[in-house]
Amino acid sequence: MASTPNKRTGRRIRSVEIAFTILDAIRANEATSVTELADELGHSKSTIHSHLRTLESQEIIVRQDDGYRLSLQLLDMANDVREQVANYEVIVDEVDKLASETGEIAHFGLEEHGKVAYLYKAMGTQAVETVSRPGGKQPMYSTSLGKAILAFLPADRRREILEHVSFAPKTPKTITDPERFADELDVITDQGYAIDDEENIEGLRCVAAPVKNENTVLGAVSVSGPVSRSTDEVLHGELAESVQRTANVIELNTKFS
Amino acid sequence: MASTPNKRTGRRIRSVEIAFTILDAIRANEATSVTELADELGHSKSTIHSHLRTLESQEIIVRQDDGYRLSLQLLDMANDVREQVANYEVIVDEVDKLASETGEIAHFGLEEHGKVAYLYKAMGTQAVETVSRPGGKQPMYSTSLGKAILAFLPADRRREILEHVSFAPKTPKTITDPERFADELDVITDQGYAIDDEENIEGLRCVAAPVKNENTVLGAVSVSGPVSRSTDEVLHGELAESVQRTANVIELNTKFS
DNA sequence: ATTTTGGTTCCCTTCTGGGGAACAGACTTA
DNA sequence: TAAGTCTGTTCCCCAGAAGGGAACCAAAAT
Repeated sequence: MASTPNKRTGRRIRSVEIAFTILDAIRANEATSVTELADELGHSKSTIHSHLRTLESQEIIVRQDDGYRLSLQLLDMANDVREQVANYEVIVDEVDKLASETGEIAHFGLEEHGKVAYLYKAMGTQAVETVSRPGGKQPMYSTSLGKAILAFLPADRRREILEHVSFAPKTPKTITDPERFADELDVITDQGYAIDDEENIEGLRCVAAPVKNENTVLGAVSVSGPVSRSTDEVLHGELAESVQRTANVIELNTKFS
Repeated sequence: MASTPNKRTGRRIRSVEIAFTILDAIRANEATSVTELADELGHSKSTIHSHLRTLESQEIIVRQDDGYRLSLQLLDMANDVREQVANYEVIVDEVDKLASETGEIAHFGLEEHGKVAYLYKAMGTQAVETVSRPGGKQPMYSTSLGKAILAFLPADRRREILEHVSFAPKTPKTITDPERFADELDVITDQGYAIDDEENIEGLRCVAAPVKNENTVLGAVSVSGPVSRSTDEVLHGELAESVQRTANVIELNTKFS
């Protein structure tokens, strides 16, 4: 368990960083040709050129018309990502069930680099539209998923994440005071689930429960609904119960790791 | 239309290549820790170390227990990949329809780096299991998708791909003679669809039709079924008709690019 | 025919980044 | 508890990698 030394130390490799900057620009469609990329990123055309050639030979990008786009190999890598997460199939099944039971949006998310990343999302029949998508990231302090994970993470890991976090308000209701946030986590640890009361997106309330594994946390499950339907009673009542039950099932089905 | 100069020329950036080698090893779970990677890839521990740090700071990989795994950011990139392909939603809808109409497996694939890459896959009710998955690659010469694409690609692009291909038999029925393959392409161009008669996987026959766009080909749609159900009559009859109809709908719905 | 635009190549120079070796923790074994 | 082993980390060195500038081309635009 060598999880402590996570500080941003050690040497970086410049050309690799440049390569990923280029990928990012292509991915966001900010620039797709040699000259555009050179202008956008402030590198010489020759530099961009050799990088593009390298990425192309690795089959990461592909020539299309007069520019480049990401190659489908990334879809393949995405498959591998899912396989590397313990028990992806079970998660899909259970989150689907949760969404159809509640009719709302259900998510599974896990902690990465101090943020919550969505692994899977299922829409219930009356689910509101959200912009979340698998792979997307949100702050931990303003989401039910993040808070549920934080509350049950081993103390040292939690401390480390909190040290690096800067509390920026996402809505007027976002908790930005570290003291108050610590209290909130205590409440969550006690009651076993976390609430997001329009702290991340206005008009949206969520409940989340952690999926634990031995002494750590694999991730969390949540349900999100519009304020109109999500009264305190519903949130703390049936929804809290549902997410906890789902989290439990996933826990039990997680054999190894 | 600067598609001709595609030869493997130009300078590569060594450290970027190393970075992707490392990613590949992590992705395949061949090695996940510094020492393992160093041994596996024949680099010094310090080299691997700084690469891992770089990839981690780019949030491409993530520490897990005593090793590394791919981060969920790759799922996010996969979303972007799909968005960069013209008309992904239409393709999904139509391929789904095709699969449920025929009951078999339906695919959409496109050409990348001289191979066919699957973009999307839908399973009909009686579909046989195949190992294909989105992002996966297959040779062009042994698949119906690949042949359909090749047959309708502009002559210069086709020539260029064929120059770099080496015909390796995937099954006893794979066409490996360039002459015969050229004839096959002519037939396909005439009849408007391509057949794979157990040329890629034994026991599996497929039909595919190209999705054209202006003077080039976006990709192709296919249906695959077991030999038992896929008689010549069925293949050349209703299935050929179905894939062509689907391809047509997708074509018509492709506004720009 | 001339200009412009974007991609490619070449060369030069710097400083990056790969490797070796030493170091430091964590865990094992005696 | 001490010696031994196995990681990951840091430090340093110097060969050569890689970024940049400029020239060079090809194609498109005027």
